[in-house]
Amino acid sequence: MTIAQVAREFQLTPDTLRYYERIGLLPNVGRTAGGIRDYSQEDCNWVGYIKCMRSAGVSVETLIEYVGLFRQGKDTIPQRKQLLLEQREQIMGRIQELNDVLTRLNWKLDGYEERMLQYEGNLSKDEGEK
Amino acid sequence: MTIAQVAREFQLTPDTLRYYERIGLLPNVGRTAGGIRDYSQEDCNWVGYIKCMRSAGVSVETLIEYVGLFRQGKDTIPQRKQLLLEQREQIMGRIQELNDVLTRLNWKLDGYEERMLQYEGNLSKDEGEK
DNA sequence: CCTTGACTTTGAGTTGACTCCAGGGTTTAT
DNA sequence: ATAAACCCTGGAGTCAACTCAAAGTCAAGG
Repeated sequence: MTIAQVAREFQLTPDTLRYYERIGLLPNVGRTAGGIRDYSQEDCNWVGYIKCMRSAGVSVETLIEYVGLFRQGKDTIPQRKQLLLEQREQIMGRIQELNDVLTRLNWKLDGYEERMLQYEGNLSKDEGEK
Repeated sequence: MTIAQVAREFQLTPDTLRYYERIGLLPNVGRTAGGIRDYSQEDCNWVGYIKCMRSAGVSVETLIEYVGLFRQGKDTIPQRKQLLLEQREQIMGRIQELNDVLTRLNWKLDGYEERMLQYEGNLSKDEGEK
């Protein structure tokens, strides 16, 4: 797979993919004889994983740490699991936070609902009944 | 209320409060005779609102738009409501997204659970039975 | 063979949201 | 009345995460 194909598939830009590779987040991407990137299925899986975690706000730095552990082999399984558990905690906290904001927003919207009815009421007084 | 008190109450820094004022997100903060900021109750309510929305990822730009509409009076009620509805959509979408990631993460963690049991099994073979 | 368009690298630039600093004014406690 | 602690402004610096540019290379169609 070329860089453009991968970018299209995962809704990223080629620049972002090169950036990920440069900072060590997506290492060892293969090349053709001419030096052009050729993404394997495994590379694509990593891209999908990165994309997913990034979308949840996991930092690039944390992801680099994770792939680093992964590349050190199975001895790092406990650490990796620990990292994932921490990420899960963070994401759950984030969801909680968003739900709180949502509650407040709904409450505020109720207020607008009332004010709009009032406004429409005035409208009908000014224009409707005539 | 002084800037330091407001900052402490809302877990922000004085610099951030001054920044918000500078960019027009928190306008018309009163001053003492000596030129020192003196936050009113209403100012504080705005700070709370801003803090809340920022915590949900609503951009500073969007918030500026909202306060701008607010300051134009009640004619902008429909627009403001519209803005809030859009924000709510975004936040709900974000929660959905996070839940999806959470599902995937749990699935991945199950895999680690298995691998760790296996690993511990090997441990007991290597060391435990001796 | 030549053009066209996608690819390469390195390095610099951008964006959003702060965060810090220098140089100075104000308030408060001793 | 003077030091300590806080406040002011304007502008520069920082950080994460991209994003773009310049100058050159590679592959496919005519």
